[in-house]
Amino acid sequence: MAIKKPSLPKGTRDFGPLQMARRNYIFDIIKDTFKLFGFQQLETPAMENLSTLTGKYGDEGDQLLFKILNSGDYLKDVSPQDLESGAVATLSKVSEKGLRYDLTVPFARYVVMNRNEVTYPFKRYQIQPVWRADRPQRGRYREFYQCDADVVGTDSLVCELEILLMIKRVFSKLGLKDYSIKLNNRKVLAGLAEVIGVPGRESELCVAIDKLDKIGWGKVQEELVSRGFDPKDIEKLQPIIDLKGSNQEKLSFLKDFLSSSEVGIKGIEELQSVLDLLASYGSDETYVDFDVVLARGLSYYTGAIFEVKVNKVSIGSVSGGGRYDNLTGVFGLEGVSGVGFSFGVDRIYDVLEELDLFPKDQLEGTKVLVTYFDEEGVSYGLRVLAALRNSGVESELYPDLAKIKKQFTYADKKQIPYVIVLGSEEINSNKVSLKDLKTGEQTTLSIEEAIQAVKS
RNA sequence: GUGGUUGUAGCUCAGCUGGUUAGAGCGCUGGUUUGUGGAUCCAGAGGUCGCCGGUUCGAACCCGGUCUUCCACCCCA
Repeated sequence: MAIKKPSLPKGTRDFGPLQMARRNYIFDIIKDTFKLFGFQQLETPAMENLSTLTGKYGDEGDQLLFKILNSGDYLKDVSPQDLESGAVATLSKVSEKGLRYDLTVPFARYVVMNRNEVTYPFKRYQIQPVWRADRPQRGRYREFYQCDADVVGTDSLVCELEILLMIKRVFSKLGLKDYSIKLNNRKVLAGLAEVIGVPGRESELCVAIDKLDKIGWGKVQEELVSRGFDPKDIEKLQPIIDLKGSNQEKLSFLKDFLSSSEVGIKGIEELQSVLDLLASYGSDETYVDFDVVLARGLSYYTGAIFEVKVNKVSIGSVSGGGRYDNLTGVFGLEGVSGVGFSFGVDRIYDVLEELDLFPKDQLEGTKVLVTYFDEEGVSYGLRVLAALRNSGVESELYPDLAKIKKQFTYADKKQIPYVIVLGSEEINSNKVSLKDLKTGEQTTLSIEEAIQAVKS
């Protein structure tokens, strides 16, 4: 019997104790922020009915969905003709469930199913893993966590404001100082398409323009031409590509540039309102960057769109989101507007690691290790252990009777700061020897004194 | 999904144009010290060279397939 070495599925990872400590550090800051802003937690199942998921993310998205094979004889409904007509035709007969691809669609499904129970505006946050059958790369995994906060049931731009504020708070708590929150509005992009004479084709326009900082204006023009855009129309975009300056300067330029487009002007007004709200709140436009060429692929966005990039690191965007006027429409509930965004914890982790921004003392666990020499020490040690724990000191007793050196090595490896040593001297005098492993100082104290010393 | 790349000890990596028993550093275990860790010194354990097949007298090295890693495209957190 050959024993196979165990391995993980492509694009998935284990998280060891150190990694978990660091991940929880990030999770806690995000969770804290969501709660501070009045969001309530929601969890949904890892798997959804395939019919809930398909068709929401475009053709590309459908390909990236993980499908779950039906239980039992999953071939029982499949005919030879099905197999001949290919994978797509067979799929619905062998699989009716899939792993969630993001948190927004399950949220929309939840809202629709509970439309009469939820109070609007409904502010919820959700922190759960999602799965995508993508090719893994740096900062791109097949299983990763998203931390979503969305509001549905209101058109108020205060929601957009709050998203900016939450991003600022989280990044400031994480110690990130060099980043930018790119902000744009789908209506502005629609306006651009109108103004250059290709109304309704902003989606195509976006996909190409979005690559501007990556491949440059020249290549973007080539791509637009190959997508069937007229070079004369493309040329009209030149002033947009060259656009520089403060948010206000860019806005006032576009107000003029888009003056013939009703929807474009609406977009500019919305952006202006959000920035005004930011000022009213007492915050400012630091880190906020109105970026006319920010497009983002997701087709359901209709208003504001956000994306956060940390500068000078090799990771893509760490957060993104936007407003979608009719997300629940596909599930039969019309007229519910929503806006939301998501933090990518796994990418934030990679960024913090690359910038060495994790706090140094993360592996905080046990504070005191109780060590001893013989059986007599075990029973005395358990008494000491109970006293420590009753006083709220994280502590443990070395479970095996072992050489004191081995017990010390254990403490050292686990970065336990204090060791209590119990030998016949300590037991007879009803005391403990407390050693500070950092300084090497050791003193003999009563149990109570030792607890006080450790706590201070 | 398309193209490329990587895989040798727990970790980071050597290994000359295919040639006998595959090496180093770190880590690990034990000892120096049978009441004291992190330093030094000494000793030791540990490898189906990702997996399967092929070429060859002979393969870690060449060829094919497969899995994995990372990268570009696509897309995205």
